[in-house]
Amino acid sequence: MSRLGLRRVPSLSRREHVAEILREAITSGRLKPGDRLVELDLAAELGTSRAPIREALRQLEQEGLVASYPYRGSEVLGVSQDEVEQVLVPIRITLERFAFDKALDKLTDDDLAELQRLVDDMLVAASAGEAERLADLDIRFHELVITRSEQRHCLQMWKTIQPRVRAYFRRDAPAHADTADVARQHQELLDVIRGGDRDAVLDAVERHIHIHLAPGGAGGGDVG
Amino acid sequence: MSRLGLRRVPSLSRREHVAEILREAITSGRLKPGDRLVELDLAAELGTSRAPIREALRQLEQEGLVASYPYRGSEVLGVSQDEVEQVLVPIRITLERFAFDKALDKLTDDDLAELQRLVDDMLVAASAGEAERLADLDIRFHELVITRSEQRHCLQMWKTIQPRVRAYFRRDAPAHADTADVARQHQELLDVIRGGDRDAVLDAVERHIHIHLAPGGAGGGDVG
DNA sequence: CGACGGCCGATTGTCGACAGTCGCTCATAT
DNA sequence: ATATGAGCGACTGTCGACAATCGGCCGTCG
Repeated sequence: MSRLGLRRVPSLSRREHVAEILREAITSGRLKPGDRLVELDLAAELGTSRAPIREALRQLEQEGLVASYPYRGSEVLGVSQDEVEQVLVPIRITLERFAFDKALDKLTDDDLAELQRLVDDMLVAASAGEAERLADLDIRFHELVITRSEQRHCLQMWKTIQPRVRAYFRRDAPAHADTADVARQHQELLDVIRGGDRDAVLDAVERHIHIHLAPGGAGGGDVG
Repeated sequence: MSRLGLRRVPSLSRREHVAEILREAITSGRLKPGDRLVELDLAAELGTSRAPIREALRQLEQEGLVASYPYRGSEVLGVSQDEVEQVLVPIRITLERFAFDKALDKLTDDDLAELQRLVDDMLVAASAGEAERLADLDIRFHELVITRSEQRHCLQMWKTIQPRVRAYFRRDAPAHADTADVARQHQELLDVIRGGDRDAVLDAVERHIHIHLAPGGAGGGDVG
């Protein structure tokens, strides 16, 4: 199917750069739900023309971070607790169960080593209290596995779900979970993956993602 | 949250128009997985500049119908049976269960009448053998309910899932289900909704969507 | 004969300018 | 007072031109 797409990405286009900046601003809460996004202002602020801004906005729209209305502009969207708990997280579980299953045979030793490195870094970040960095590592852990699954649609959907979930926990779920625990949970998940027991992995994935919502755990604070 | 967005959409922008054309071409199979999409060609063909084309492509990319690679263009994507059965359909069930639940209290008599009209039209389309029209009505039925649920994220995600599922059944699942059956199933679903028993509705929704995958039913041919 | 490296055509990425639409304000009329 | 509707900013939507990058072609060299 792919005459294209067999190569590594060369460097990030400006559109992607803009999208990243805006995504960060939104998930961090610097831009709040209801805030208006004016293309000309953003273009001036980021030193580009409106074209890349517009395309980035289209992308964020599909990621559910932004809504836009013809001739009337764009605004930042919020996410309700109901949607996170009853829709986004369950969907994430469906996605990741499938992706981890497919990835199991494909993970190389290099991949496993990389995953271990990410977990190690999580420990460092956790003890340094660097919540942002911890969340980034968390995302990279999951994204690496999903990428290896080679299921394009899974990866694509994960990328549209994940920012919303992250935005919710960063903005709206104040109390962060025990940061050291995040690292530990990923270590456990990685160990199960190494074990190679398929069903055990799928169960672990499900529990791993579900943990955020544990009522006892009081709204864990990371994203994966 | 919305200073914007309280109004009706005025008319379809050219970008949306382009997106529709391409979506139709892809889901119908006229454009096949692997086909290259050249912006300049599309612009010429549709009589616009490249700007709306590019934005439409970004949108289709997020809908999983197209993949694009920096400086190297876009191509039509395919969907595997595994992804449809294990990812897209289960996600659809999650989405619609939630949306139907939220919509139950909000559906007005007008809405119910409109739904009934859609089902009636399905019967007509079915007996006339108009599969395309039947699928359109099917989509509109579900989209109306999801819209009424007023869960933006549900609607947004549904819109990104649905084209892939439709593309799969149109292109890859040859044998269509009994068309009259599609209409009948929607009538049953609507009747359960009228009944107002919440749990019954959720069950009905799940079964309704799942029906496509029944091994006995041999890959039913509609999209919802 | 195969590897390397610089051109070249094709196509995407970006820009600045112009056209179109929306919501608001404010005069005007009832 | 309240409605009406023309005018006006402030934006978004679209366009055509230009810049940057990619992949392949082809000559050169080991």
